[in-house]
Amino acid sequence: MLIGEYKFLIDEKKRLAIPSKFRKSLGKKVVIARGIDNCLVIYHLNEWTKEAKKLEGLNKNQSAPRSLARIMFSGACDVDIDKLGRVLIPDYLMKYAFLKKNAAILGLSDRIEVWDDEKWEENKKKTEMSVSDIAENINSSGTQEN
Amino acid sequence: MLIGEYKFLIDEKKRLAIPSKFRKSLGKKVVIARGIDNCLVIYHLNEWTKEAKKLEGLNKNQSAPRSLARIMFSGACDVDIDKLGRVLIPDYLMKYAFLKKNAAILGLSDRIEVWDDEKWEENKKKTEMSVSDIAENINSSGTQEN
DNA sequence: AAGTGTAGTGGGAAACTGTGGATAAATATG
DNA sequence: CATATTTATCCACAGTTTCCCACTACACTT
Repeated sequence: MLIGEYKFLIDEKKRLAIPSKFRKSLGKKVVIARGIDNCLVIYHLNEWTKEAKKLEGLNKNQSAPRSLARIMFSGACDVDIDKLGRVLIPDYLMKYAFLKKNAAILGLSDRIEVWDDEKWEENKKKTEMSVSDIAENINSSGTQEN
Repeated sequence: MLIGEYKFLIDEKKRLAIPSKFRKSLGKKVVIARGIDNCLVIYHLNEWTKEAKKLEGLNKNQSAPRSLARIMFSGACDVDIDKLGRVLIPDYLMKYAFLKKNAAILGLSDRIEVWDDEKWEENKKKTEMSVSDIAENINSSGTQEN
């Protein structure tokens, strides 16, 4: 079960430890990809395959879906988890997510997100303040009403 | 049945005892999550699974539902209950619920809430004084009218 | 009243995990 | 082809977490 918040450091070699609780669920190989809101997403190989299917199903004749597929596939990258449970984060993804030294790692049930700590704390604070408002504005079908 | 109010201490290692009356109903593994009004919620694994299903059903393309899922999943954490019936509370949840040493534990039928004792007493005092007023503003279908 | 059991609290020792660095392999450069 | 630079693999330390046991207090029994 991938849930929880962890604060880890990225070292000078751009290595980031995966929380030990997550390692069994993720296996030895994972895919790191761009996420929404300037974070990174780490998928189990199977989960990534699902995401990839969705992207492949988009209508390539329209500009927006085409761009989305392009940016997601080109931004993704499959990496091995080393013996100590760390992954190597490519430069272009470090930049995309504004990652420096302090990272926040979030378990989101079927995936993991990696944020620059500062950005996450900011985002979290905002969201925490309005959780009840948000919850009230989401109807039973799971879509936002205003 | 999870009902009643208990006052327990959280020790220096952030361990909190689950009232012995609740232990059989909760099983060996539980999930601790953010609750509304800055308290924590402890779920039986099955109850949590229900909650998680709801969150997974949200439309992740929209910003507000995405934030909600993020804050709920990252704020949760699955823990084992140790042999003496205690759970370990992660730092970020201690902070979220303003927990210090004295905690109030509430049984709410299908779940447990954990409050900082001071906050709970304050909240309780307010609510006790106006139970009848509050009740009058809730209609038969359980929703608030103003 | 003494004994027995259970429950809440505290602490010590062992195991684990995050982090930094050292060494070896691979790739690039002149 | 040799050297330099990057990339990957391995190891060591320290702090935390986890596991286990001791103590005290209260309730209930005999």
